[in-house]
Amino acid sequence: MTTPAPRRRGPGLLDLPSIVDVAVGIARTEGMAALSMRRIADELGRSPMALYRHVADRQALVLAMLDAVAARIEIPPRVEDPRAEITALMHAVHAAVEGDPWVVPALVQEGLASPRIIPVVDRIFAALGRAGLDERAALSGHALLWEFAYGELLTSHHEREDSWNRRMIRDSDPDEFPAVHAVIRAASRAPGERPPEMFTPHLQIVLDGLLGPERSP
Amino acid sequence: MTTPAPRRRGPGLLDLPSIVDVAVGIARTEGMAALSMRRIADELGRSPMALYRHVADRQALVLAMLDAVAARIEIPPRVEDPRAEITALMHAVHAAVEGDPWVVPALVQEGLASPRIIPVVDRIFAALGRAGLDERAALSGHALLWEFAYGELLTSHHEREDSWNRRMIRDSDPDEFPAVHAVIRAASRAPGERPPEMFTPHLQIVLDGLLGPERSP
DNA sequence: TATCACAGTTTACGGCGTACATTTGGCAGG
DNA sequence: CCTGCCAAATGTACGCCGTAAACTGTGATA
Repeated sequence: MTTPAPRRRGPGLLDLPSIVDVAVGIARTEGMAALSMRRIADELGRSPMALYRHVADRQALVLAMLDAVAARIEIPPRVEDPRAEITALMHAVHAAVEGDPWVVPALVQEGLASPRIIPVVDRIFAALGRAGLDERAALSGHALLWEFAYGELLTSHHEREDSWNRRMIRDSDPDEFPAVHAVIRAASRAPGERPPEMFTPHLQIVLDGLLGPERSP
Repeated sequence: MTTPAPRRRGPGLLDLPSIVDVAVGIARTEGMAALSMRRIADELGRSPMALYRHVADRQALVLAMLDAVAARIEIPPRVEDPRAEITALMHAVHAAVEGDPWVVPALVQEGLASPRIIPVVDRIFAALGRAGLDERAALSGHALLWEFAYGELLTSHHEREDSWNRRMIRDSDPDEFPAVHAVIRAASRAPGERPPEMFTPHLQIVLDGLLGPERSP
């Protein structure tokens, strides 16, 4: 009654992690739309149906991909100050997800299901409590933090190339919409210039609203 | 050289608005995954290829659907106070989208492209300026507002039924994650009870962070 | 040596978006 | 009234997709 030893057809045995690895690679470089069971199987040198030994169906695979991303979260050391604590936690989540824009469509389809984020949630709740929020306010504030994280991810995903702003300035009449043109012109970037990082300052603004503005020392 | 009169095969002439109408109906009741060219054609009593007379391809159709939603935004009368102005505008957007959860996956796939929101954007920029933000801060704040709106839409979309929280409380160890359990238990709702509306209070929190906390009168 | 369990393959089905070629039917010009 | 035109709509077909079902080969065990 030993565990059955490997039997191979292709170069090595198939297993879930390697399938997820390949899937994440495809999604990262070519987007979620290019991800198909057949494509993954090709990449692994197997027949498409081979994947189904290790994964129930496509949805389960996507959940496993999201779980793999969640596993990358490096949980930061605990600090007492609520604002610093939440900032560190949110940055850890953000860092795990950054560079994988496919997470957005995947999350939309499947929802956030990985239990791996429970430790993060627990510490956010605790920090909100320390900051003086009661349970209902903590739940609400916690939801707001995730709403912000989702939204930032989604818009930064879209902002990639053909920015929004550019189309807007082209399409609209400066006389009719002067504020748009004033702002866009003032903030326009040289071509090729990186868009400014928004996550950090925006998180601070949300925390200002949630915890009260930061005291200046 | 008069305009050619209608010629019909089915009950009436096909045009873009009626196609979009049917598509939105399907997406609303059965979700974006159930939306297919063939399905729409069925509903209209036409052959699938008939749609391509009026719409370039599926992506163009989705963009037209999003544009139809944007057209529903009822732009509110202008008010001087920036906070009230932004609140009214964001609520108008929110109201237009509420009840159409398919907008989330559609937006994720296609991005926000409709020029119909330009008037809203213009007035948000103007209000942020009135509140004392310079152009760069206005652009950033504006982005934050949309991030929040997207995120709220996305999470409320998911929150529909099998809430997150329930799974979380089941899956996690109360001793290991006490804050989670304390918060969830304190905020648990009776079965069937509506989840509380989050948009309004969360928007106010974001505005607190963005404009400074509301003064008490 | 015979049997079994299991990894992987083959084949097939129904549904998708849509390219391409064809038919239809109402109107304008004769 | 007839005729020819042409936009609207159709029919057919192709290459994708996810995956159900049946089959095959192989190493371990009895």
